[in-house]
Amino acid sequence: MPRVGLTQERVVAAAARLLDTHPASQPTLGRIARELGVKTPSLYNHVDGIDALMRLVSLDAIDRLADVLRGSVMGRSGSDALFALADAYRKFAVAHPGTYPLTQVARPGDVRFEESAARAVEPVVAFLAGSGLTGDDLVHAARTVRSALHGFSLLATSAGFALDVEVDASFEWLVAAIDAGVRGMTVAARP
Amino acid sequence: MPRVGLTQERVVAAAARLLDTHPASQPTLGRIARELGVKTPSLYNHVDGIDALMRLVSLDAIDRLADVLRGSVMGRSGSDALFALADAYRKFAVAHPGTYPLTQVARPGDVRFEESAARAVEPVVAFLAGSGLTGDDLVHAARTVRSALHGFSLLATSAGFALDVEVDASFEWLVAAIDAGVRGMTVAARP
DNA sequence: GACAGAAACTAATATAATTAGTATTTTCCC
DNA sequence: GGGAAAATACTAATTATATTAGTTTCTGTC
Repeated sequence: MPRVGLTQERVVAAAARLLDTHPASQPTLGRIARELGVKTPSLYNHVDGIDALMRLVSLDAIDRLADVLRGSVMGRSGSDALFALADAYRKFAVAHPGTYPLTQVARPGDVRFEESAARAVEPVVAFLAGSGLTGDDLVHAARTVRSALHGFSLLATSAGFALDVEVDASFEWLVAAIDAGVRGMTVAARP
Repeated sequence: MPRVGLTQERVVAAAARLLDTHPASQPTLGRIARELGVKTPSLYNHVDGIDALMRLVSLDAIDRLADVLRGSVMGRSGSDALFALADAYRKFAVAHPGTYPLTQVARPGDVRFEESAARAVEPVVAFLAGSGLTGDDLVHAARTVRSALHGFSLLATSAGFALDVEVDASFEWLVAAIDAGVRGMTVAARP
C-alpha cells in the first residue's frame, strides 16, 4: 500500500473540483477516491464521512467567496461598489456552478459555519452602510441585495432563463434596478 | 395482497407531502411506500423510478404555483399587482418548503416541463407588460423580479438570514425596492 | 365462471456509505 | 540507527437504497 500523501485539504479540493466540473452527477466518495487514486474507505482517514466532507467543501467555498467579495468592494463606494460586488459575485457563481450553491445554505447552530457566512455577508453590509443605511433598513437592504444576486445566480446556472435574451445583459439590468431601488428606499427612509 | 388502490397521483402526492413536512430528510421510495402502506417495489407499478417521480412532483408543484400566481395578479396592475404576486409567491414558498425549490430548476429539453415553467412565469411577464415594458426590457425585468423573489424565498427558508430582524418586514422592503427599481428602469428606458 | 391485465408481493442485484479489523509505512523518541 | 507508537491504506463485511425479475392475487369483462 504505497502511501499517496492524502490530506484533508486534497480530499476537499478533489470533491470541490468534481462538483464544479460535473455539476450534474453527484460527487460520491467512490468518485472522489478514484480521482485521488485511492479506495473509498481510505478517505475516512481524513474526513468524517460524506456529510462532514460536504460541510468542509461548503466552508472552503464560502471563505473563497468572501475573499472575492471583500476584494471587489475594497476602495469603492455607492453604485460603483454595488456593480463591482455584483460582478464578482456572478463571476464566482459561473466559475463554480457546483460549489456556489453550497455557499448559501445555512447550518443553524454550526458556529464555524456562521462565522464564515457572516464574513461573506460583510462586504454587502459594508458598502450599504457606506451608502447611509442604518438599523433595520440596513438589514433589509442587505437581504434584498443578497436575494437578487443569489436568485439570479441560481436561475442562470440551472438554465432557468429559457429565452434567447442575453443573460449578461439581464444581470446588468438587475443590478441597475437594485441600485435604483435601494437608493430610492434610502431616500424614502430618511425624510 | 389486498389491493390498496394506489394511483400515480397518490404516489406523487405522498412524495410531495413528505418533502414539505420533512424538508430535511430526503424522501426515499422506502419512506413513500411506508407512508402509503405498501412495499417499495409496488411503487414501480405507478411511477418509473425515483427520478421520474421527482419530475412529476416538480411538475405538479410548478402547476400549483402557476395557478396561485395567476390568481394573485388577476384584476390588478402596477405596484398593486407586484405586491399581490410577491405575497402569493412567498406564501407558497413558506407553505411548501420542500417542493417549492423544485419549481425553479429547469429541465432543458423536457417540453412538458418547459410548458409548465412558462405558465408559471406568465403572470410576472403579464403585469410587467401592463406596466409598459416591452422587448428585452420586459425580459430583463421579469428575470429581475423572479431572481429577487426566488433568492429571498430560498435564503429565508434555508435559515440564511441570521439576524433577529423580522423576515416579513425585509420581504416588504425588498418588494418595495424592486417596485421602485423596475419603475425607475422603465422611466430610464423610455426617454 | 374464465381469463386477461393490473397490482402487489418476495427475492435478488447493484451502488453507495460506513465500520471493523489488518498490514504497512512513517514519525518520533531514545 | 532501532524500536515503539501513530497514521495510512487496504480488504472484508454491513447497511441503506434503488431497481429488476418473476410470482401470486385481485378485478373487471366477456
